[in-house]
Amino acid sequence: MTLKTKLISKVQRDNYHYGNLSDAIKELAIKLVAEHGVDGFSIRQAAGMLGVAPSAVYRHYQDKSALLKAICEYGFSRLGQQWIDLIESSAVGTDSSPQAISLAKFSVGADAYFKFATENPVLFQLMFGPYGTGSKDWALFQVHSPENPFTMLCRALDELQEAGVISDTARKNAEYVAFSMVHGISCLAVSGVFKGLARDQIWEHLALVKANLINGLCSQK
Amino acid sequence: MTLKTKLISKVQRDNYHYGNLSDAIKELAIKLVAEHGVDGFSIRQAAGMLGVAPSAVYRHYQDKSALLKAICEYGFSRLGQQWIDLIESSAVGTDSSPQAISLAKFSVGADAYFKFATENPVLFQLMFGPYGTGSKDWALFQVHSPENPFTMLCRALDELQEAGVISDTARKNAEYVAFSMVHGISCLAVSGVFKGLARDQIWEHLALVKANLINGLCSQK
DNA sequence: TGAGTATGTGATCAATGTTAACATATAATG
DNA sequence: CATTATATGTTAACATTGATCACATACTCA
Repeated sequence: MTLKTKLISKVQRDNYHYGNLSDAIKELAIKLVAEHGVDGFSIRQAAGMLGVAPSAVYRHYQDKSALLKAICEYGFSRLGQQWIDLIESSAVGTDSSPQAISLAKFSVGADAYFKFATENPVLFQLMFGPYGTGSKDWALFQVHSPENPFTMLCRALDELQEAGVISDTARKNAEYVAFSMVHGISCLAVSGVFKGLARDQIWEHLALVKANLINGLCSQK
Repeated sequence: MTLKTKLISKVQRDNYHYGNLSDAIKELAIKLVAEHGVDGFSIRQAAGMLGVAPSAVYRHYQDKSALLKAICEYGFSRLGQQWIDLIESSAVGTDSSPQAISLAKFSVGADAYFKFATENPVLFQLMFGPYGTGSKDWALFQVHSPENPFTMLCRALDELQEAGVISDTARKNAEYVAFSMVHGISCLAVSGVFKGLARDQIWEHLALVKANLINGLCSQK
């Protein structure tokens, strides 16, 4: 058994050093967590799949929670990137009024958030769980880093205000209102509450949520 | 060691049969999960605290996930109860207009939801996680049971419509909009995103969220 | 070249979920 | 009442896991 393990590891990898085990284990963990859930993920199994001793992982991550936290950070970074990408890729062009542009940007941003959540349900839940924002020393939402989706939402709201779509009073603290809406429907979609609804129907709900949010903000003088 | 375990169990409990281990283990689990998180909960530890062999638990719950699921069901039941209780206890009286009453009921219902979430953060997250609504055979949100908070929200919206506060078109599919809002800010509060904010500030955010929601619904003709 | 450091291995420990064979109390039945 | 069946609890065991330690190997840099 011990011999067998040794042989397997020798077969899978001829170098004593892996190369970049830190990234490799993280990427594999991201995949495995997404596939089998957080509870179904084990360091030993992941290490085995890479042909590496379980203890090797601990050279790069202090413990399992540190690895999960790294996955959360990756998630936030990718969410932010996709927010930017979707706005750039979708033709939120300059051939419209500033009002329309700011509205479209806001709308597409919300879509990006929702899309990320539904496409990565386990990761999304992990990000806002005990190992993500619930972690004791989590500072991503206090520090306004550019990758922070919350910061992006605030900017989108600023543009709405600058374009005159929403009033100054509506702008005040609107970030929590808007964030609650977008985050709320994303959480519901991810949690399984919408089980049984077709994908199109869920996206229609998102459209309604966005419309009501804008409606509420705009009707504030 | 074996003998010691035997002695301890004899000391803690003189009856061979526990009484109602099914409920006892569930109630203890609810407490332990709330205190130490889902990941910090172990069947063995809980059984030990009751002076019972770990395997005894498996006479009442097929496995750990079944126990966690039972906790979720308890959570939903209690949330529904608190929704009702808070509306009854708060003086949403008959000495006002039907419009004011329906609005107050809706508002207090949302408060109850938010209050439950912030007072039971771990439980709340568990309820909407893989062992709750994410579980394969979860039917609480499909069957419209009276204990279902989603059903209650729908009734509150119906009353708003009947009182003429919101239009018929606004009523249509408003449940997802409203639910997203209330659930969204509850999730954010529970996730740790609002870390650093005082309790009063968070409740002010909830007030803003409610106001904007009502505002958006009312401004729909 | 050689020392120091980073990285990987092997062995091992305690804790956990789970099962199976066995023991005991309660309920049902004659 | 005696006996049997069923529900419930115990003991022992197994595999898996997270984590740690001493040790081995490769890379870095003076």
